[in-house]
Amino acid sequence: MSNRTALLERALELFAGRGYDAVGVQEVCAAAGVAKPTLYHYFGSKRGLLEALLEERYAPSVARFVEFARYAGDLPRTLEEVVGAYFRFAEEEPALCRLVLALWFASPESEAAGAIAPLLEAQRRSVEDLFAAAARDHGNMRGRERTYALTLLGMVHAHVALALAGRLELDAEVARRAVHQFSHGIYS
Amino acid sequence: MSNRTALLERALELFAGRGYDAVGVQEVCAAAGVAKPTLYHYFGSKRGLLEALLEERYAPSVARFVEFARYAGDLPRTLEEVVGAYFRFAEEEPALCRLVLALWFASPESEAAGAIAPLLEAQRRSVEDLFAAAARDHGNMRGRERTYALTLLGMVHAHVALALAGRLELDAEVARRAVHQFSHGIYS
DNA sequence: CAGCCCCTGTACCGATCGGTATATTGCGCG
DNA sequence: CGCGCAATATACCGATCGGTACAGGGGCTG
Repeated sequence: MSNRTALLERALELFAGRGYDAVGVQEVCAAAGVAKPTLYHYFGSKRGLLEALLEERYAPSVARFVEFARYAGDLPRTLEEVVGAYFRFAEEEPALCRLVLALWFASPESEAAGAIAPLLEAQRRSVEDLFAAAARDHGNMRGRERTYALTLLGMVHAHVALALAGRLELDAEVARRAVHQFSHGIYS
Repeated sequence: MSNRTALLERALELFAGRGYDAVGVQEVCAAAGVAKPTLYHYFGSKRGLLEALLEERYAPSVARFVEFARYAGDLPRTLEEVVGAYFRFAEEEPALCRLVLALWFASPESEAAGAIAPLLEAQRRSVEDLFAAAARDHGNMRGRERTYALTLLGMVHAHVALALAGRLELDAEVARRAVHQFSHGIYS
């Protein structure tokens, strides 16, 4: 494994574990077994390290989510797929998912939040667009696209957060139930 | 305003704005117009400052939420009240709300997350208990209390996050619509 | 072999980190 | 008045912060 890869790997673990601001570059370098100039050679700055990490590890997943969220006439199926994709992401890359979740709700003026903002915005927009497109087939939805997108994302985040804390397993059944509740409410 | 109060005030603004780890005690002291020993006299440590902040400013709100979430036979009304209470909290104390939200999703091993964990746990439990109690009246809900609680909290967080970003106003109508969607799904 | 250049370690920068020893202030109280 | 104590400032601690100057090292190309 190249030094560059090792740095990304350890940075992910450390940032996800204790938070971007609480981890120093020195610590990342030590964990990766290299000296600081190596880190600065590859990434230029601490922020550059985070940006490379997000760009190379998270951006592909975002692209997949956006693809899953494309409306093709079957809303229930699409919802299941979007939620399922996110849950699988959380199961397969828990560290990355934890980091993303923390950054999603990080204070907006923080350095880390600025680095991930474009990716999160793309993801949020894709879900909103999904409901906007679906509203053309389900007239009663019109004007509520934003509420729907917010609720769906919030629900997913809440589930993922509990799963990352080890208190919930994100299997297909949980995804199915979550989508069912989202789609039909709590009284049915 | 006492120096102690000034320290809490400025710490809240700074922690909410850029994150707990990214703000140094020096900066808090300077903003409050006092020297470091004053901070350490009142709070003992940086963490103590955060804990006092949460205990004195946030804990009362949590107690209110827990009270609002007590089930008294009318689930729709209770849901509206819980969501409304949280939305009002976000409108009235945006800085505190932003800080709490960031800590809610902060990496679990971080110092800040440990300080707020008990409060958040109480809040989450109160919502779960609400649905557990309601399930005694609405049999079909049984076994889904956790999904419901997660979805409701996630929805609220998502709304609040967007409102704190200035892209949504949390009026009573938004709360009503959110609860309606939560209760009856997206197709009705 | 010579030259070059990507890569990396040593050693260091000034600034800031969280935290503290010590002295002084000012106020309530006997 | 004088005692005592909470509150505060000055000045400092060692450690770490993000970042860098510089000197090879090592491999590829001429």
